[in-house]
Amino acid sequence: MATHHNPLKKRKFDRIDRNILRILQREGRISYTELADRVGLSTTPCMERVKRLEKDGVIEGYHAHINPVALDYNMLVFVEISLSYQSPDAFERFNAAVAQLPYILECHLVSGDADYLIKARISDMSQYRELLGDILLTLPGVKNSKSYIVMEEVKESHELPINER
Amino acid sequence: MATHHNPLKKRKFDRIDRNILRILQREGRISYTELADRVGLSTTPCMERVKRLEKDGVIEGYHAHINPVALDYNMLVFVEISLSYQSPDAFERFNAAVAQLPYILECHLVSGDADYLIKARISDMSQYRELLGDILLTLPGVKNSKSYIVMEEVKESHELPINER
DNA sequence: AAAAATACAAAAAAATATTTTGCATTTTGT
DNA sequence: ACAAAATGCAAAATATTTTTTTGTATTTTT
Repeated sequence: MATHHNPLKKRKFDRIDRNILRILQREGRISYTELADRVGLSTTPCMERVKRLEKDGVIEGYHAHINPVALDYNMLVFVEISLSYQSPDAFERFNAAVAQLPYILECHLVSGDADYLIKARISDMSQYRELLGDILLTLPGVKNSKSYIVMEEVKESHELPINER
Repeated sequence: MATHHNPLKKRKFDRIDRNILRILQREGRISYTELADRVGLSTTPCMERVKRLEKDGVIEGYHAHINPVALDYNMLVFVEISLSYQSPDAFERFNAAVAQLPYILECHLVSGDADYLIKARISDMSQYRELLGDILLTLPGVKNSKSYIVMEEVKESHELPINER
């Protein structure tokens, strides 16, 4: 099984590989027998292909997709953060802090004014204040932060489009 | 197997359920025997719990996590869209359009000036222009759009934090 | 053109998933 | 409080899948 951070080997995929990836993206717990059937192989070469895709870092893992509301994560919020200056270790400290905060699901360094964009799932307003507090405490050079509170999730997908060939 | 859109039943989870969810979130293809072992049950009740979590809409599915770069999705971009007005069907048309564009992974209606925030994975600048074109063509009332091109992905996680109990 | 590597399938062995059975505990209705 | 029903669990039996082994055809390399 692929754990994490395998060195990505760029290779060209044939139609079968693409089918495998497309199916596993949707049905991560499908059996190899069924998968093999669907892509028109016997189980052995099918499994070999999957194992190779894992080893090559193409498939990085498998995850159950849990309904956030079931766990009381009722709020989705994006926070845009501008830094007024960057001290040499600001970036390091920021990364470390972000890694520590599990409700921060994504954090990206974006172009423009060297800003960060954060995505967080939280349960309520009090945790939202906590989030902002964490951000402001951890980052000394925060110029300002702008929050986008999600009113409606129009689309949420983790499926990369994969062409037939 | 849980397909999609099961009616979510809110229940309280015990320690075992939480362990199951935590493990399946990280290792979506773990066997029931191993999972049962880890949470301290025999396979039968363990599988029953998983099946129930699926049926209750807590687990919405299982997905292979594919490295975007392996599929040549080298760009991650967020686009913020402000609408100058909302015609009655603008929302409908927008949703339909978003559903049609597979490289738009997320789209959220956010608070503030009734804006949208879109997350898209694309391969290059030409596809970025295509994306902007699609957005502007589909949405008649777009006041302006602001793009955040991701320079570095500091954190990308899909794991909701789940407390021990 | 031979040797090595690759891709596949079929069959066998090992492991896992699933069903069945039964017991103990908890919950529900009276 | 008591019986009936429901729930949660484990053990065993069965069905299915995973994984290994073996062999063959095709492609690639030397």
